[in-house]
Amino acid sequence: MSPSASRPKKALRAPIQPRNDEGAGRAQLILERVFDERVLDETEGARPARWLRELNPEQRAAVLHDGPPVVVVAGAGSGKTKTLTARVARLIDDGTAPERILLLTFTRRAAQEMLARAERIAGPGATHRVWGGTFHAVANRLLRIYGRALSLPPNFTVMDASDSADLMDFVRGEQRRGEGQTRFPRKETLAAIYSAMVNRNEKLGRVLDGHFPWCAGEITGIRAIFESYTKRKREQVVLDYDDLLLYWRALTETPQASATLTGLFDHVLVDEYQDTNTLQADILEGMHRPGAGLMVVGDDAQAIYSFRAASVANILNFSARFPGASVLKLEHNYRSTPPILDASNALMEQATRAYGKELWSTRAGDRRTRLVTCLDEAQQSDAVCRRVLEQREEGMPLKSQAVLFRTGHHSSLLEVELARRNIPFVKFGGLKFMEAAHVKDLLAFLRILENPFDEVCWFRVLRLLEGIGPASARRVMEALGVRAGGRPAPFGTTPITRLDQEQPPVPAAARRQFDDFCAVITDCALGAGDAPKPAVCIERIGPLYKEIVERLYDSPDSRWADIEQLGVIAGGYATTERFVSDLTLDPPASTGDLAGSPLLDDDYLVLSTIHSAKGCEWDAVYIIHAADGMIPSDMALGDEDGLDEERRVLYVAMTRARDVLEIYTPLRYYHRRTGLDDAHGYAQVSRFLTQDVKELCESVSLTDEPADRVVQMDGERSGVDALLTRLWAG
DNA sequence: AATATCCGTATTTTT
DNA sequence: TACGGATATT
Repeated sequence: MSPSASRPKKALRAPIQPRNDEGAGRAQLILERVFDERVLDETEGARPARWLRELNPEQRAAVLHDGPPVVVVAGAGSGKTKTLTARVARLIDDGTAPERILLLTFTRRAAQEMLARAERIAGPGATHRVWGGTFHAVANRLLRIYGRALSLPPNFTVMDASDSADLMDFVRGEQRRGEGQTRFPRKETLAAIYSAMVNRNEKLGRVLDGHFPWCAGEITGIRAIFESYTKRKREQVVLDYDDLLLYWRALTETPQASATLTGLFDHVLVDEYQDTNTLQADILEGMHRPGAGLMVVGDDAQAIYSFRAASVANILNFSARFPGASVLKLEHNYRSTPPILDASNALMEQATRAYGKELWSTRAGDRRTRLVTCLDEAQQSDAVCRRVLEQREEGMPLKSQAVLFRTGHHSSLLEVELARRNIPFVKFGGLKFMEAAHVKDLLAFLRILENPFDEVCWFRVLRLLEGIGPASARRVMEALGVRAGGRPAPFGTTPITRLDQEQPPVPAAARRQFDDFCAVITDCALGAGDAPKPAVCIERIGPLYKEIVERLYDSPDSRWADIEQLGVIAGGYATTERFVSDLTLDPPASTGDLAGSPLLDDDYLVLSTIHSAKGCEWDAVYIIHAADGMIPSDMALGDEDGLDEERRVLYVAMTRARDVLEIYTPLRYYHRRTGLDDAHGYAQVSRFLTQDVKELCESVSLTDEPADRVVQMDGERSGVDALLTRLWAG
């Protein structure tokens, strides 16, 4: 904020720097000497820790800050993570008990990485007892301990977004909505409306008008479904993602629990604060005890989760919510070269920023961002592959290169091309492993064991059995008393014990497999001691489920391989409860997570959605599909806010790059790839790449290079081949 | 009542 | 694409 004398803004942004880093290196030395003196001055006799010396004055201020709540506005690549980890280490070093520190992050992975780094500073085992994780994961943990204050039993189960959509659907079927003439919102839409309503803390009518206007006419039916949905959840002792936060907030508002909660932590730290919503801000306020430490870190220019009701207002209005809060800024970018940063800054010039800040770099490097226009997607894939290999030849491992894109499927043709050229890669984001039908099936089996009153799981599992459809499934559930709710059934029986006693009615055709099913379930539930291990359960369910997979799904082999993989993962868990809740709160993030480690030993290229790339950095970054309609997504063209967010998405992508940044735009898109025709449309270069931005970049066009014609044909053919392969490989 | 088949359609981003 | 939903068949 205050312009410091040592800030070498203009001087070091000179376009041409010696490649050997000499100039920047010397400046760094001088700066470090300044820090050294300050460490010695301010800590008065205390040993100047080595890690403190590596921080710049602003970072140090954040690390050493004591007193009122503070918001750290940290630009991209400004050492945000470094600062947070150093602060955790410093707090522990100063005598704060680790278990009295709460570190809230955006993903569980981020928490683990940060704590591992803090441990390297603070010493082995020091960070082990720190509370770290996402809001949702921490809520899960707290509610299992203190939930009783809200009469929430500790053995509740958590359901993910698609589970709640399934429950919506179950209720909708029961109420016979959608059978009339007017079309009624589908289950995903219902779940989305519900979630938006909760996270924005807005009335149903307002949410419908504002975000789902085409559903506004069905408000009565929607309300009825929500009512029943909520009731069902309560009866079954199931919490959805939103409930985790709602209950946590409620807990902070409960007189007897409130004091306990605010007394739990001496220091709360929150990462990626720009992507939290008002509900989460409420929670933070509810957890805050006057005098205790609170630090939130974020960058309003990187807010890209408003679709999840995240609100930039949280970070912008931090001082309003926590009066007396101070604001610190980190504006020195250590990541990117000046040309990359200049282009990124130019992009953000288009938006009005509330926390005015200008990032500056002291890195060496004069390579301009390349803006590449391609004929079509095939040429784009081909060009990216070649550049990746070229960089590798120059000594940049695949691992430090990444291809980024707006949506999960934007990489599909590239994946084909990479496979064809034997370039190994790992893809983050857009992976829907947990969404796959067979994975959900197996989890439903396990969750019945965990919570025998879970209607959605029973409904799902029963219908898998041969000869049982919706009608029979509902009848069986009736007979077992699944609907009895969370109330203890007479004589401690559950639907599972009754499975053995009641002989529920099923059609003759279903008899055999239903009996198998009963045997397996009772075996898992009763025959394996108190807490059946998840791996054991999966093994027992195996034969029955294999039969089901082979009957019901295509490509049963690859699906079965997934199930076996799940069995391996389950081997690491002692209880089914832990396994299931871990999987719903922290699903595997990449294809690599699933395949286990063998792939990770190798060098591999990273493919990632821009959202999943948040917080990461690479030497070389290739952004593909930078065409209007992709970035910005044409879903977001409606309003100004949506457009602003899309711009920030591109900004996040650009600022991931250290040395090399290339942005690709295919100009021609084929609509129907299955047909023999070549119906196509023409795209425009993304509207965000304005003249101002272009002037700071090097523009390249591959559209009329005759030499590339051959290569492009090659690329196109490979796309066709992939298509054919898919046809006969099933 | 369950299952097979066909057709149309919509499709971000994630805890 | 792949999935959901509607219709036809067993």
